[in-house]
Amino acid sequence: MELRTLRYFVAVAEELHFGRAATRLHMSQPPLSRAIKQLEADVGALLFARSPAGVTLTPVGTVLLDEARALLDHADRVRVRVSAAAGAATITVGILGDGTDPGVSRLAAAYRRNHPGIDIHIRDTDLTDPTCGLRAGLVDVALTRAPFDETALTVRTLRTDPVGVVLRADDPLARRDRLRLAELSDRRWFQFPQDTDPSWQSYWNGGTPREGPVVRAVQECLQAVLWNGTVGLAPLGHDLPAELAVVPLTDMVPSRVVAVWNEGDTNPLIRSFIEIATAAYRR
Amino acid sequence: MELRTLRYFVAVAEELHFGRAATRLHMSQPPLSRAIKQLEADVGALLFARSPAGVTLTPVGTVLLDEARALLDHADRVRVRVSAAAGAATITVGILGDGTDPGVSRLAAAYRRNHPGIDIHIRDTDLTDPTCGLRAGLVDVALTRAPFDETALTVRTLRTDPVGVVLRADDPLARRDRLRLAELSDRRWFQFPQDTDPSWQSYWNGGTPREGPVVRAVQECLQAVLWNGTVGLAPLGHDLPAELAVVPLTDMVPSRVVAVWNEGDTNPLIRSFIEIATAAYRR
DNA sequence: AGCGCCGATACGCCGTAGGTATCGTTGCAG
DNA sequence: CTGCAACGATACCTACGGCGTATCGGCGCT
Repeated sequence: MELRTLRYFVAVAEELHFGRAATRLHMSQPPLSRAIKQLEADVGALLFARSPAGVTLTPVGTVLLDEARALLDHADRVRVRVSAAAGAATITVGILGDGTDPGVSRLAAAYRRNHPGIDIHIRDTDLTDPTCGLRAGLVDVALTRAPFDETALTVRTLRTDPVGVVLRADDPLARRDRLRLAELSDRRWFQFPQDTDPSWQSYWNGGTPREGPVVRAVQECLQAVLWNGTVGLAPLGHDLPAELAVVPLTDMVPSRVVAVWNEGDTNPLIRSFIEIATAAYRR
Repeated sequence: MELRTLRYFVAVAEELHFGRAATRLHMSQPPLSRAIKQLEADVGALLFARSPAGVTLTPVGTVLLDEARALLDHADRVRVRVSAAAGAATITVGILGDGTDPGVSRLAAAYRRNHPGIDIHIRDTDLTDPTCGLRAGLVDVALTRAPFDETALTVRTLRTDPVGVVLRADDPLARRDRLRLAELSDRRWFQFPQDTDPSWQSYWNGGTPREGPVVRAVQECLQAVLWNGTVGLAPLGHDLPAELAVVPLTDMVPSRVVAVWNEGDTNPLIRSFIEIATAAYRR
């Protein structure tokens, strides 16, 4: 009789419908049916009367529903009390550009739900530091993009995005539905400042050093495309102003959204953040 | 934060020693260490201060210890209340011979611990019915030995025992450390009564029909060996009177201790019994 | 009588819990 | 000061179980 199983049971008992309960639990119906059956074997009594007309709670099920709700509430209170005992703590999260992802806010919400007393400081950095201040000790964990120098860091991939090229909408190549890097070799490209991580710089240049304006932030990038006619690479799936177009690149290794933290960091809050991030990006 | 994890935590907190706690939990130390680490990530705080001098609870750990104990107690009470609501029920268990196994009493104890309100009726049967009255509708579940006619029954193997031959201690063959069936072909063997399950009868005759006295119970078997000089097969590992010896047989397929119930039986008490039996025999 | 709804079953995959072996640190003894 | 023993952490592997997809089966409704 684990808490997870009881949460399943409460969902079914409230919906009185396995399919809907499964949807609510973000799972499919068969494993839910099985879990309930196992719970019935565990407590030694039928909890639901299944009939084609519908699902009903048995008397024992009614009792368990009350008990399970109380127990789950109790468990929630345990979490709160332990968090309170842990006291006010802070973690600082570095984020690349102006929000690598729409998922970041979801993640922050999920984390705050798990650890209500913990302050989350977000440190938004420009594109010149792929570790978002982690190396400099300014943040505890970074949500960013690979690749970069990983020595003394631990990296977990959260998602991979195909990469496209950003062009002016009136660029002749902008109408193409896909492109290869070679077709852009005569263009001007972005540069990051001199001291930027080399593999990071190299990645966004498509593997070969390029000439072009120095940029530091996403907006600078886009402006450079608009005004200087340079090209730039960007992961697909972001909104762009109408004057810009993005064309998928077929021969570019996809961009990885990653979480990074210091190798050997034992802070449970950081570990927890990583786990929640992994789960949040899984769907 | 599942109940299982909290039980681990309480064990470590009480022992203040990972190795001893693991022993108490019937597991090994590494997965316990890992589980605690995951719990720490889950609640977002270190629970133990590990130092070579020993393990100590952190302040947060102290709080969680109280809370976890309370929650686990609550969970136990939930079980009790649900069992009470299920009311008095009875399951009847058929057992072969005079207790197939020393594990049976352990099993009954474990079952009673899980389902305090449930009466367990034990029906002890002789060797002539391998289903122990299940076919006749006299019991809900049987702890017995395979093989037998399994139509409309579901069988789960709990354990397998090598089989030996039972001989008088003064029998010339009794000194051998192992035997083959062929070396016993000129002997008299047991018979079960006419209407006994054929594959059951055949199994205990080593696959070929034999001549010999009809027996119904284990004691009759042993007496027949003593007084008639017949041979009989028996799973190894049982105590025998000093006048009898058992010699392992090399070419006999091992005997399986099984739990059997009616195919499609949906009674959760029976399902529960099966699960508890499986777990009880696992170690 | 046929179709549709819905829970149960079958089956394959993968994540994770648990096992064994080993390491790293630290305190202690010779 | 240099093994050595104790003990938790880590690495790696295996196996079981939880979840998904596909499908079945039973009852109700038109």
